Amino acid sequence: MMDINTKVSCKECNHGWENFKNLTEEELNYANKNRFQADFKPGEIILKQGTPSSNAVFLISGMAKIYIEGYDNKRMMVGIAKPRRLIAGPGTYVDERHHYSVAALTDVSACFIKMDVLKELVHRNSKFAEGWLRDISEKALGTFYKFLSHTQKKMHGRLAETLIYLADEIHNSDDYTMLLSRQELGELSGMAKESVVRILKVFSEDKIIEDKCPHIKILKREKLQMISKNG
Amino acid sequence: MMDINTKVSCKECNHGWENFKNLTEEELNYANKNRFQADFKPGEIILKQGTPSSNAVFLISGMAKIYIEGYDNKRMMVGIAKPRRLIAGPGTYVDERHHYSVAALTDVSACFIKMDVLKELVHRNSKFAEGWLRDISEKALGTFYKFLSHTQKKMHGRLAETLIYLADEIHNSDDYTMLLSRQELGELSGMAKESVVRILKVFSEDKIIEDKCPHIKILKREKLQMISKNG
DNA sequence: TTCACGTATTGATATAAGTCAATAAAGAAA
DNA sequence: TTTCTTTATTGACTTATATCAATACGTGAA
Repeated sequence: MMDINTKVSCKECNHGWENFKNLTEEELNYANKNRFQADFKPGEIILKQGTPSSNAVFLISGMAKIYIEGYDNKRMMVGIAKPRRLIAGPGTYVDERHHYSVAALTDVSACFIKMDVLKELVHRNSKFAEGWLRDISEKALGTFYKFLSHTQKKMHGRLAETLIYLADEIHNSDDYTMLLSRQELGELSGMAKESVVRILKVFSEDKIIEDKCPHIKILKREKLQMISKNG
Repeated sequence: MMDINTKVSCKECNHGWENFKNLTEEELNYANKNRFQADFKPGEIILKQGTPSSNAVFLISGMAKIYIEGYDNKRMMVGIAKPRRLIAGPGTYVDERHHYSVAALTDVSACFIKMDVLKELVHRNSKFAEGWLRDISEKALGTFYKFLSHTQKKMHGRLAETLIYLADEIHNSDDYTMLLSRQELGELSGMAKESVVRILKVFSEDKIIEDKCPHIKILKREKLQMISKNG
């Protein structure tokens, strides 16, 4: 499962965290020295909720799902991780535990950097600290609005929102191969898998999307956005 | 509404943000120089969603509700603000806008400190930056678990949770005067006001709480916790 | 190919929770 | 005090959504 092969250094890496740009060459080398790399197959768990958050994770390639294991064995998917984003979770500065799990959706190559090292860099470099503050803030804001949407929108609106999220944030296209099962789409949109199936059927019948099972194509984006907004 | 009376300095203040302890005397003076104070009556708005987040707010005394104005004029209450906590919101480092409103629940005395000043202090003092990271992280984690609870628990569980939250985090007692109307309790617990009334009645009938209208007394804490957990 | 297993789909049904409308109670103002 | 206004309560009803059960589909292993 884990394959320690340090091919590239952080300096040459194009998939790194934006905030690494705030580091000096020496600081970046320091991070790089404390980095190791591992590959995962679809379904494999990269981070497990409850374990010590001793490392930050960055995906070099592939996608992974971020989810909380909640009450009664129900899962809540928080979002989808992709390269160039820190995966650390808000536990880092609170109790040094992961508060969610991360599992590969595709083949994934990931870098692990010791959390102590990143925390040390926060001390040394205030630009880096500020960058991290910005990063956490963006994510917190995202969670906030997702919370609002789950609390106040009905199922149709939430699923429309999810389809748009996948198009805009994950695939950068209105025409994509669905990474997620109906079950997982439900976990991401806060509904039962059967509800996902039923609503997708309605969207298809109304020619708002085309759904050739693993392929999704958004046909009427405005209409989908309207459903997302008012639903 | 606003009364510019700078009575005490940050240095002598006992109600300040924990993170101010990380500042040197000189830095604290710098913050203090850029501070102003204002008083609010119950119902008055301290911060309005959508406005520029040019100032951080700290309550010196009193309580306020933090809420998002969502879709369809529905409100979602995020929590209750009390002294010793930063009220700034995750917008600070993203788009410099407030993403929620804050309104006084009681008489409130509040300090405003220019956000630019706090950001400047982040640059100067990495301990302070780290303290802020910790602060944001704690809040994000809180939001996370509230999100989970709203998504996965049923109404009884959510209301039980809210009653315990008010006892533990706000009043430090199982016997307290309810700050919130039924409507507001609903906004905080994610349900209609009528549902709040009905469930409170059930809790009363089951002798889990005593509800002499503005006064709430938790009689069977274990039972309430069980409902909160399994509900 | 056939089998086995997970996933998707569909329909029937149960349950949770919101909405509406009427009334009661509690405060605030005159 | 009386009146006015807001908030709380209650019951009847509607709607959203989950659950359960049966069946179909799809894919990899043998």
